[in-house]
Amino acid sequence: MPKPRSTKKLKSAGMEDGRRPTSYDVARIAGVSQSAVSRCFAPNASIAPAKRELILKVAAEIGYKPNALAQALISRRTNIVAVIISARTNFYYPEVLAELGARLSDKDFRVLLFALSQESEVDGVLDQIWRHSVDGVISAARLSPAQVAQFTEHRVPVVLYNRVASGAASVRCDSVEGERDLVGRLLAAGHRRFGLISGPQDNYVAEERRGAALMALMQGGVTQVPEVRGDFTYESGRAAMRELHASGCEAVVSVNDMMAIGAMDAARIDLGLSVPQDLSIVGFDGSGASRLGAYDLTTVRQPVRRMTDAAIELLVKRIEDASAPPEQRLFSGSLERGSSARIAEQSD
Amino acid sequence: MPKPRSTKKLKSAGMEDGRRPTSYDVARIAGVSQSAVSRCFAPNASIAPAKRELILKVAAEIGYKPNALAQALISRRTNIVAVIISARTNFYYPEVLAELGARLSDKDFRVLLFALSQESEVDGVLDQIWRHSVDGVISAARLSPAQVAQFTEHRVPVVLYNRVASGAASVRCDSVEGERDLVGRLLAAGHRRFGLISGPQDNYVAEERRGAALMALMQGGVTQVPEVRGDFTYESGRAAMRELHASGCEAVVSVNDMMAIGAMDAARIDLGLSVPQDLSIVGFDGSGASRLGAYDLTTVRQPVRRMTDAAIELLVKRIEDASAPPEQRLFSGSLERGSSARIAEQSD
DNA sequence: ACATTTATTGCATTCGAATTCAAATGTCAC
DNA sequence: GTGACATTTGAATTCGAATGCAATAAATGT
Repeated sequence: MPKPRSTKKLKSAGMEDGRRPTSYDVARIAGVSQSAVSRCFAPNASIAPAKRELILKVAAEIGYKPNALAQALISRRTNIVAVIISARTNFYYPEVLAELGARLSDKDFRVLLFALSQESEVDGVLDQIWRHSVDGVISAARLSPAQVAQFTEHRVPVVLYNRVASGAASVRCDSVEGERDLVGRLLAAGHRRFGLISGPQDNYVAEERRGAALMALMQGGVTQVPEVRGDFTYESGRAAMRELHASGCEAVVSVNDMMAIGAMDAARIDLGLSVPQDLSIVGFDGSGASRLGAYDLTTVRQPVRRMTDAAIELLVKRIEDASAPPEQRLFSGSLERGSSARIAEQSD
Repeated sequence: MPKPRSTKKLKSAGMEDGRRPTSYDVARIAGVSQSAVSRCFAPNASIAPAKRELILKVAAEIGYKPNALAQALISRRTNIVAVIISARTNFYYPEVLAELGARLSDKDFRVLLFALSQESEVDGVLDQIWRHSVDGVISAARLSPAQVAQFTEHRVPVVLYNRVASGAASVRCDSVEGERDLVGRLLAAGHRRFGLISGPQDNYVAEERRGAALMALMQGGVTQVPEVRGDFTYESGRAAMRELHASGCEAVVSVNDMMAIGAMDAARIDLGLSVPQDLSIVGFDGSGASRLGAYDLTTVRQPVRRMTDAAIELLVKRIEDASAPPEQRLFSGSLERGSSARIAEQSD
């Protein structure tokens, strides 16, 4: 049996009914107009200091806070940035999300998070993004040219994170340079029989790194490279290594850290090999797991902090000046010399 | 001289200025009233099927999407849930955030993310939450009684994740039971000289597990337990283990997985011990890293999926029926028998 | 045919803050 | 005291969709 709720009756009493106080409530109590109250919270508004004091006092007393929805509706500024991230990215890179969140909140932006489990969900996410009129978007998920075009149409600035698309701003870590360095040093250390653990074909980062690694190997004279595709997970890396072993390789390049770690476990536990004596393994990312003592992976670390800072800088610039051109920034990763591979000092 | 701005004129012409089309634009083109357009998108509204068709056709043609801000302002429903998570939690549990996000979006809620780097930021976050009139909140950060009270005042339902507070709904994993099981089995396997790696004193989860472990040890007759506090990180666990070693313990209980992993590396790499022959180490969480082959940690796995599902169920229930009482749910973790500890089949 | 119910429809108002405009007040110089 | 000017102020309008209400049209009953 539903007990009698009294919300209806209280409706007209104003504020007594537990509804949040509005600028009108403050105005009424302070004996001023609603405009005056509004001006107290605007940065460059013209208002007498004394009146301002009074209004702020009343506002504090009754606990008035401007309603973000109403502000956004009228001012066309939500102070919200949508962040699109694949669940997978977040899984390997919680750091990226944490940094983005922290920096955005420093700049007084809130984060509307869209964590995709599949890339196909992007269209639905974009729909929500338009409806919510966010001020900008940072996407660590792949966007098709048609999707990128929607951003221009809707006049919403977007910055891609570790992705590219013509006409869109982006921030990424240089895979080509990184893989060239890793492969170059492996070659310089004398490795000749390689194996490659690549990623999903529809993943931009995976394909870029794969291409870069193969290119570097070819330039070093290595043309036969057995390859197994994984899906970025530990398990897939471990399985891939078991498969690659048949080809008798002595140096394995994995397009990310997690699979490289899986490969190390396969080598040591499943195949009884010593790393790096029998087998050199290198990854890419410099994710937290690569630093664990049991792995101490040789890898290329992405400068996450600098990249997220740049992403936000580019985004904010374009939010504040819609005519600013979309800029692309490329960062170099740093080679971390772990103990999972025998590599040379230089890639000669 | 009043500059000839054409907004006024275009207002009626509509849409030529690159602004998103509104329900008025659709109404004008379809030759109906704005109310009719609105009713097309409401679930139980009364509208003639033929007219509905027409309106939807026009809407699709000009790409009309209801503005979420305007809808929220008038209907007092944002369909947004705020998620408060400490950067640390997300770092060890990206899974939690991914699951919450996925389930919430299934239920047509968007996620406004607040990732704290310090617990002291909570007040600022709450302020933002009130301003944005979110429909509900899931908090994996500690809330003081005063903060919990604010939720009641503002009539915003909240569900705590792995935290408790009187008067607030919560979902958590049973630390007491889990630690009792772990410690019981370590005791049953003959361990007598224990060490404890605990966490920050201001962390609820850490203190609960610490208390539970000490209690279980005491009940088993072990009263002298050297203890070192860490901060949940790998490095702190590794350092703690080095420190504990002086006390000559042969079984180490860590209040989370990451520190347990650090402890394993300290034991093997820094101290030259074999795990689990010389030393048993157990953790708590069942986080991704605990499953890595090189560690294969003995731990208690939290049923993340069931917990997140429950959190959302409780939250949605309270969003839909404000009078629903705050419910508390406690889940049992499952003991994962890894190879990092010598434990008995049962905790006799 | 007429009364009565039911389903559609549009008008006008509402949500809460920002902003334009013009009126009101105050300041200063001469 | 007067005019020129800057500063405050409030009334009215705006953002875009939802909804109570009354009017209308259509369907049903007798």
